[in-house]
Amino acid sequence: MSQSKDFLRTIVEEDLKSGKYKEVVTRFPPEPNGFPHIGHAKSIFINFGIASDYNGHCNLRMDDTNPTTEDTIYVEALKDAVKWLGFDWGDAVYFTSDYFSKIYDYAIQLIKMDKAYVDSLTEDEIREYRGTVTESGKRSKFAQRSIEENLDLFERMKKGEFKDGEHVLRAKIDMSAANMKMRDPLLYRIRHAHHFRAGDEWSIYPMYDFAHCLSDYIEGVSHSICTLEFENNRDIYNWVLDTLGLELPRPYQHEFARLGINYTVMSKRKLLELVENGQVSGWDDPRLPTIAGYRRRGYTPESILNFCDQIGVAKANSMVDVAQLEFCIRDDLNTKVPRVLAVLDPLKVTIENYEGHEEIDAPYYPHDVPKEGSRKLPFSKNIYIERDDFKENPPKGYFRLTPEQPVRLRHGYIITCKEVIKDAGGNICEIKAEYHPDSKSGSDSSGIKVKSAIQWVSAKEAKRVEVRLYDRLFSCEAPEGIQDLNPDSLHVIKNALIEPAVILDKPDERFQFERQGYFYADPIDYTDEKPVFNKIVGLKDSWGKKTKADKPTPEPKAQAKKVQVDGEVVAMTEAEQALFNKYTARSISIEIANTLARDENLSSFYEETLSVLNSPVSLANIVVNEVARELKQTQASELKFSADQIAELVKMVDDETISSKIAKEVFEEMVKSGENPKKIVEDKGLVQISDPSKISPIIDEIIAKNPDNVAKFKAGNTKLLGFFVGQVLKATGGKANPTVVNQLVAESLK
RNA sequence: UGGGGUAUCGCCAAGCGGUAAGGCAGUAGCUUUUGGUGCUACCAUUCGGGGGUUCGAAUCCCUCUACCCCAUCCA
Repeated sequence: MSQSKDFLRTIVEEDLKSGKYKEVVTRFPPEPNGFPHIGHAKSIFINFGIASDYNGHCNLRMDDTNPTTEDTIYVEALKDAVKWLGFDWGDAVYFTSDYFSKIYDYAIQLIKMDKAYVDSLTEDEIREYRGTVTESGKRSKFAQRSIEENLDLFERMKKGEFKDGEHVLRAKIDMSAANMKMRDPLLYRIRHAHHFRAGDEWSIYPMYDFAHCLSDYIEGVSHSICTLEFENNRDIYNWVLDTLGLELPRPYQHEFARLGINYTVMSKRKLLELVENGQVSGWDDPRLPTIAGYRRRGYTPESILNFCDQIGVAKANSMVDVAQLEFCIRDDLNTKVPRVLAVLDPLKVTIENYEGHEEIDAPYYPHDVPKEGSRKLPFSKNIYIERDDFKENPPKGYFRLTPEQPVRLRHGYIITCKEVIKDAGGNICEIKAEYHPDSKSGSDSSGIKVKSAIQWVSAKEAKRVEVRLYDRLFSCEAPEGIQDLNPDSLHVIKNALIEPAVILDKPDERFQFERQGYFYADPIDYTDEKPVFNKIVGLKDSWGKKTKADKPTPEPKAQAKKVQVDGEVVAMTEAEQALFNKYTARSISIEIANTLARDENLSSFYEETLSVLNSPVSLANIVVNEVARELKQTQASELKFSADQIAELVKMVDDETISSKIAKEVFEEMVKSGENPKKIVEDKGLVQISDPSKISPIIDEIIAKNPDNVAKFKAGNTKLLGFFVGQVLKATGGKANPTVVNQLVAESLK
């Protein structure tokens, strides 16, 4: 788990501490209309993770309010995904459809409160009446229906007396709300459709905005965590729960940024499109970011979980680099998986001076993986190596086999190239080589130095396998659609060769094919007769990177710093201008005068303080910088502190009774308690310490405690002055006069 | 254009007035019979821009800019 906690956990902790909830209850509430992807994994990780961190629990709930898109195969996929990731949802999976009758009752209640009405506008009319982001909407004439009529109509909607679209139930909120979502949102629509679970019992179905908050409430959820696009829906969430006057505790919604990964798409719509158009083999295509896809590809749940942990949770929209995910799977598999030898693109090598046959004992794990196990590696005159591991004209820095450079066969002997055989087209088709009998791995006395050891297989014993190599599905970082598909995302090698132990002994399902990557025995297509391996991820390849980078090196790096154009500032009204002039005449800075003049609340508050204390500049500063913050959230009349008190506070700063730092602290206290500043200062003993003889000993102590930083400071890191000042202030509870401290510290450190 | 959000290294991301965490990526070196792993070092004088308040600002105030979400009888 990460060391610093995220904003959600911070909220949860505060709520627990304040006693808002006795227990944390979260939920993972997908709509069963598609296969879950790694974005769902993030949500699962957050919801189940928070629940377990705080000894609460997390419900798995299918949000099945739309019968036309949902299906039971998706609920199975969702359950599989959660289970595979290792989370436990307890006794039962919950379904919103189980709450349909309760939700219906709540709707009745709303109608009876005259907070909901049956609207009979057409779909187009509803849209039209809603208005736009800049124009307010207008309410339907049907909103005036009587409670009785609404009750009657709604019941008949339920009974199925009307056709789809004839009526809807809407909340009566505000058709001119700035938040579009609050313009009388729909609560229920008529849908004569078969529900995969509720069957044909209902002909009306609740909308997300009505069902979700109530389902959360019914289940006793404390923290309803969803993604950012629901921010606007939070107002409805609260409206429904508050209007119904539900008993506390009730849930609150919190939003985080959904996961984006480059070179892939994450929206259900786009994923579905790929599946339906046959661009991929199915929801579990190993190139897809679905859980089923990663699973089939060979990713482990641990790697996905670790990825979710590494990327964190925040509210900033972001696009995570796939490299982060790839790191997680490599990191996990590195310590778990046996290493074997496989040749994907075979080149025949005949070792002319070797006769007979032998079996080399080779460990499955490298020296740095503390696991036991080994297998026999058959060796003979005829072997295959990777075509890439021989170069007739090697580039600089090439470590593998060349006509001049010998190479070691991993776990075996060193060989030297004697002759290169080519076909009619000039392609290399065979290498004639010699081996060095005294160079066997583990008992090498040949004294030959090689630069690398390469994988190989014995021709006779090697098994033929199919290997599927996957590349990113899309060729650009932020793909829009199928036009961005990478045409080479799948490369199938039908005749790769692998050492026999992998097939015969089956030491694992996942392997590292040495020097190539991690591979997974395909869980569906693999048979003993026709083994199939999926490439999970390649090894980090600093050589491949280097050779690739060597070609297109020149890259225009220096890009000019973007100039930012400033927008136009709204002009002041005449009255504001007059005020502004008055303020600047009192030698208030332009900036402060400007904000003061433009804000009526601030200026009137300021005038009030000024009538008590004649200190125009200090007062203006504190009003604009501190009081403004409070005035933003609270009406002037409801502020706990008064203009008089602010004046009093400023007076103490002006005559140096307290420092401005302390003034802020006192102000915070005034905001909370409305206590008199003088009294706060007295009660807490906040009077400023300016006497050097009292401060110096503290400075000496701090300096003695931080020899490293003293050295750094003396070496020229002048920023550290602030560190020492901070420490001294901390030691005195903020009471030391910072100006004096600054001087004294600077002197002491000289 | 109204409302709601968000901006800290190439990519994530801590930080909540007193020394700019960490991970990924990258670079260099050491180790290595995987050009893997491991280890070491380097990698933000600066936090979207500009002002202001303060002894001191990524953090507080003002302002501008950019991006995301909202006008489905989807969720």
